[in-house]
Amino acid sequence: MLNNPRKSREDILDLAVPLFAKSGFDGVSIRNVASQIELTPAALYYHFKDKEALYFETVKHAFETKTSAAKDLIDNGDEVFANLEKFINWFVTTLNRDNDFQKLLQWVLLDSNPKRMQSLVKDVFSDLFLTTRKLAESFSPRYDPQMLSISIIGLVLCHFQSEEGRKFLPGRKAIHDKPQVISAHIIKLLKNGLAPAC
Amino acid sequence: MLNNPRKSREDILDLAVPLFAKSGFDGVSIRNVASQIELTPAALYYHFKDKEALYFETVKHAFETKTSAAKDLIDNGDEVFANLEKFINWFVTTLNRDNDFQKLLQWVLLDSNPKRMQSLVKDVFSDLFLTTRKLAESFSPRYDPQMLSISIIGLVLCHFQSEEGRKFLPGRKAIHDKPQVISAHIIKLLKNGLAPAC
DNA sequence: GTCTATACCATGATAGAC
DNA sequence: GTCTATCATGGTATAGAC
Repeated sequence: MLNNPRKSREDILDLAVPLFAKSGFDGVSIRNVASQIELTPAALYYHFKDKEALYFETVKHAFETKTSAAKDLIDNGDEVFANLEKFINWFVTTLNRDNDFQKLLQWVLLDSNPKRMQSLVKDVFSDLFLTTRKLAESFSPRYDPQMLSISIIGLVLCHFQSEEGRKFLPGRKAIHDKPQVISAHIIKLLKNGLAPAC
Repeated sequence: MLNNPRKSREDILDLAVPLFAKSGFDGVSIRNVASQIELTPAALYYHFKDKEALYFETVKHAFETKTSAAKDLIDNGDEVFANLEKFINWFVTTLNRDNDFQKLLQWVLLDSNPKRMQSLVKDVFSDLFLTTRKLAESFSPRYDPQMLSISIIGLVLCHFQSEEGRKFLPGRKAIHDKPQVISAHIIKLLKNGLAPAC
């Protein structure tokens, strides 16, 4: 292993993101990360206290740039369905562009360590949730804002969460992976539901 | 470790299910499983070729009893919304009763090993998907059946997937975890959407 | 800030006795 | 069918030289 040009914390995190996104906390070793970065494990421990800290910072880093953009999206002056469409389009586009972001979100929600999940949810997921909740409140009291937030996030997320698995199911078509198609499907379903127009 | 009464394959799988459900393939060791079953690792290897085989059989076992019940649920003679309600109620009830089932489904979809994911999706998930697809076809051509299936499954799943994480978010209420409430919310949303009734 | 070297423990898996 | 014993490998983490 050679004496590499010094890596910044950010360089390390950038390279750790896809690893943890693919295999989660337990599926990635310090040695894996170190070799990806072209550093030794010992050098990694100079930058991060332990594996938990590295993982936490990695997830936080991957979320940081994303969810801040969503905040400014919902405009209280706008019509409610305009806000809904803006949000769905933004969320679908974001998940489509950055597969790691979507994967890490799943790992957070599946985390087998409750303490780790708690800090990640609070630190990393609550921004996105609160933005969705603000949107969902437009449909109160007809819908419970909390439940509607979960439904909206889940409805978007599932199309990406299932992307790899769907490849092995019958009836697959390429258009099901296209962000514009996914976006349109979700907006139509959320707006009108399944009942025939009256 | 004592000479225990002989365990059958099924006894082992029953006890392995909650372990893999909590921590996934990488988060569970052969020793973890062995000690839970009160056997030695060597005894486990008598029953299963390797860890992959144990995991595969465990997930398959957890799904077996569940998804077969769904098949008989959708009655072509029935009105479409009656079938939809029956399905949602069944799925919500099933996920609520058996948390392991829901967790394992998530692990399958997040699996970092494509070959393992493929066999699990084909062998274990396709039944549930095809049942949902049959239901979704009632709403064709207004909705693409493939995409609608994913949306329906995702809409139900997300309320359970987020159950632990939601505890750490503001606005939490106990009713959001109740199966009847979740069921009613989803059915209402799927039927009517967010647009005001006309 | 990165290296070499290493401590120490957990892992998947097997051989062979009973 | 289960045990004890063992192996090779890989895991997290640290000490100390440069």
